[in-house]
Amino acid sequence: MKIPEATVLRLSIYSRYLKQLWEKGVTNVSSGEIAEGVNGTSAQVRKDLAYFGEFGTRGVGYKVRILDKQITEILGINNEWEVVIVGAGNLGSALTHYKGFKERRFNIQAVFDNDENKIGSKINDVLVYSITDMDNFIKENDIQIGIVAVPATYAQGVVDILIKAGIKSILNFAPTVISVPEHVEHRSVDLVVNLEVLTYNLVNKK
Amino acid sequence: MKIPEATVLRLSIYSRYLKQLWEKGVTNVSSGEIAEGVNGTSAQVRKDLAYFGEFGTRGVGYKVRILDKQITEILGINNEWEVVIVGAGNLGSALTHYKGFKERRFNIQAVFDNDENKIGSKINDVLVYSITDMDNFIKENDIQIGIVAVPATYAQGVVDILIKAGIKSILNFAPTVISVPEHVEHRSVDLVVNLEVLTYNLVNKK
DNA sequence: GACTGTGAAGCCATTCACAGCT
DNA sequence: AGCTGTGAATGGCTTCACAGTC
Repeated sequence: MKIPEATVLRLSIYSRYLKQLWEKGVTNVSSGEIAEGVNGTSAQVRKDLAYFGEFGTRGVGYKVRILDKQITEILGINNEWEVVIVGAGNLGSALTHYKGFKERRFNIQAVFDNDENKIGSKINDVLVYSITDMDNFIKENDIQIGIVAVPATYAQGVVDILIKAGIKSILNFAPTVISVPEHVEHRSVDLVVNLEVLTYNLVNKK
Repeated sequence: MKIPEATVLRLSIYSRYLKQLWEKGVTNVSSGEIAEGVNGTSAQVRKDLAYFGEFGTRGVGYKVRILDKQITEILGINNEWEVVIVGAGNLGSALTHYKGFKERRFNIQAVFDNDENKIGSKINDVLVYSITDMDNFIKENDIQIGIVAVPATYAQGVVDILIKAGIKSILNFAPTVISVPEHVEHRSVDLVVNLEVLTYNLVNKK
């Protein structure tokens, strides 16, 4: 069955919220309570979950721990993922430090850059390699995800190397549209575009 | 008329692409060419633009410069916007260095943090202030946009201060759902959620 | 009584296909 | 002939409302 992308996105948010609840000692939860926690609606929570099975009990609700485990499995984050970051500039460095990745079991295995002064140094205990080593590293360490944090002009070149090396997914932070073949998954996080949607809404005070 | 959010998002991307074309010396462009440049379809480009007026010439196409000017105006980025960043950690620091903001005339006027060691220092020529000064600063300098780059646990607290100070829009990077009143615009950029959509698609090899 | 699961309805966005202009 | 602008058709997502279960 075709699952809306928006549903997948929300599942990730539900999962994080459920973890929070569990840490607070909450063991049972209703779709309405989840909805409240994530600024959604109870019908949507139920519909999102219903795509994948029946995880709750009618009249009762959901068990926090079990539901989170189910979602975690759906999202494919019950096991670990090996990640590399391309670009050791400010953004690449910040992403390498970002604690949220390790918490969700995304392991940053290497950073790549073309700046001689950075190669060989460490960022948050992760070694910085030359871009020329990237192809080899990805193949030898079975890296599945590449995060692109280089200037727009270099982005497509970097992406091409990642793809040739057999990467499966790309998360692009460069402010440009990148081209990837069918079989490679990719998403772009565009900081300026996000700001410009805000200004649009301000100017056209919706 | 109600404009799809996806349309606004794409307008920002068209604008960047048009600027690129102009710098390459291209003066005229068709909807098909724009579509190719941004991985879209020509019908969608035309429909997106048609929401706002008739900017092209039938049988001919669009004038690059003029079209970009129109889009720029629609997005409200023909004038400058004053921005503050909350959080002087790795992410806040990277955002303060980010060149893409200034290029699009978003001016970062201040960074706020609660770490005594950071207050008074400069990040990329921008002064770091105490969070306790934030309310005042926003009011006195007529700041319209606040970027939140603090840990999840502090995010809502920071957001509340921003709102009380009269901020109009918030771009949130904290990995948590934030609550804001109706009249304040906000968007969240969630790094982990983006990665988890990738893993979902890998595991469920769509 | 409370809450889930779900078909149906409603709403929104994208794509189609063609009339209209140059 | 080439390309825009746009109503109509399609497809996809969200909301509604209620039957089913505890």
